[in-house]
Amino acid sequence: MNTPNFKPTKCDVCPIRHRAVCARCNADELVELDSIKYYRTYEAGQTVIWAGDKMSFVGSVVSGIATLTQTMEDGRTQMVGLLLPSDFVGRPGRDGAAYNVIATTDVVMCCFRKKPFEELMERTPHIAHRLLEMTLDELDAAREWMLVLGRKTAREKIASLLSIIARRNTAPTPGESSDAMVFDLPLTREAMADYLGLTLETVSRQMSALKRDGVIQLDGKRHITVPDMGRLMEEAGDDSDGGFLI
Amino acid sequence: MNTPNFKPTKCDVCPIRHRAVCARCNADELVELDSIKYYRTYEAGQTVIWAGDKMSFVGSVVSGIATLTQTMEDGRTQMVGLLLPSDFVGRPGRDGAAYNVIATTDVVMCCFRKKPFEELMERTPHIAHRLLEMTLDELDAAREWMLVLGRKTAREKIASLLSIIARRNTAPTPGESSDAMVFDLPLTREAMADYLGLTLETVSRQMSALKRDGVIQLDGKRHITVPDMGRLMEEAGDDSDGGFLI
DNA sequence: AGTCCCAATTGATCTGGGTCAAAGTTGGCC
DNA sequence: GGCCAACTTTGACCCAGATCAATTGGGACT
Repeated sequence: MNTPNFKPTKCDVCPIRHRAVCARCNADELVELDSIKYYRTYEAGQTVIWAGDKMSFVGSVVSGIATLTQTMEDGRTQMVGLLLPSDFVGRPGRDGAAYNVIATTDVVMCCFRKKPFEELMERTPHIAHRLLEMTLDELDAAREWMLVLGRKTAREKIASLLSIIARRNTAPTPGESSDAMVFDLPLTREAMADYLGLTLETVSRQMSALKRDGVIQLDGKRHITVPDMGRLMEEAGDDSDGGFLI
Repeated sequence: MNTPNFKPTKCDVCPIRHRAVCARCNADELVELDSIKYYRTYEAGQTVIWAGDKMSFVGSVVSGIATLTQTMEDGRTQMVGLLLPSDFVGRPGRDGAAYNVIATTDVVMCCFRKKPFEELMERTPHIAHRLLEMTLDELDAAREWMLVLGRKTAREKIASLLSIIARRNTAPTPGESSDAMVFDLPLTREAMADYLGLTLETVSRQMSALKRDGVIQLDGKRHITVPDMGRLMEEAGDDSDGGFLI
């Protein structure tokens, strides 16, 4: 509920990561966008949006990590999406937010006021195309995740999550997929459990098991080395190199 | 692999159900579409598309029911979507199919050759808008389903599935949501199990339990009466009236 | 009416992951 | 440096749902 922090200049991070609109923007459009665009920062743990609240903007993550979660009234919660830099948030054409959006780390969002964004979308077909493309990717990811939630064992679930995060953490480097990989887990054990439909105890046990079996190395709680990505993906039960997934 | 069955006339079902493109079509566009549109029939049990195969069309279901499934190489399968009349199939801008599409009942599809459809989409912004809207609905449904798969008990899962099917089977009638409702299950116990991440035995047991407890009445294996939809939705653990969901 | 076949039910038993409980770690802050 | 709170690990036990195994039922054929 802070006052939005306006930046009347061209987005400095867009050329690399902020694909939502900007990757296909040209300078003219950015000038036009400036009056409806703003940045906003959220602290780790802060709720960006509550499910059901009116959303006055759409936007995308510039830096940091946020999660989409659903909660039942008895407290059971399920994470339904992970928002990494460049991911889009919000839904043109619908007022209420469908999920809780929670900042896991400090997050910078690039926001567009909803009304003018929708008008811009009407005038600019390629924005709708780009959004469609991104939404289809998210749909694929969600459906891939349904297989994880519905049919995989706890160990496979953990391995699946780790390989997704590892894959999103580095450039794809096609062909060369079974090299060592090092990254920091951006999630607590509880958040992992909420993503995987497990309890945090089970997550912890399976992480220990994967460590014991040499599939991963743990340095502290969060810093992870995967000596062999191929092995990890086998553990995940992935048949192919699994193109999409969050 | 039959030869597509051309119908150079205006789609006779579109005004009611075939929303994918036609709901917002006017006569002019339909005339244009005729050269790229065709109908095709699939028998119950037939595979419409295998995951990974090249898809030469997009389209939508006119009548009948099909399922989207993913399979692991050891045979575990998870249904990731249910295609009811008016639902869209395929992905403009991507060649390979991501999932198996299987006809559960006899299915009539209204197909558009992919290339010309994509070109048409370029020229006709409202098609992209409509597709975006539909894809966002599907994404919401998939995410709602992630909560079902990840956090609900077997009984709640069954109740969730029944209430979705019941809801899609009749006009919404807003306000009046706890009336008796009668419908035919379009799925076998096994298909239900694949949707819910359960075994077919558990599905059967929970169906029996819901029947014993008076939540549903069974007439034969498939014909179902729900005396009180409110009760069913309570059993499903849905807090609200649950706007979306497939 | 009989029989064949497949869907569905029901029972008995087993087990992966949940639950409850108690230590152990780690990083932030004074 | 030491303390505190939050996060994590580990152990013991239990139960919902899986697995294995018979039956049962019902519709489509002769």
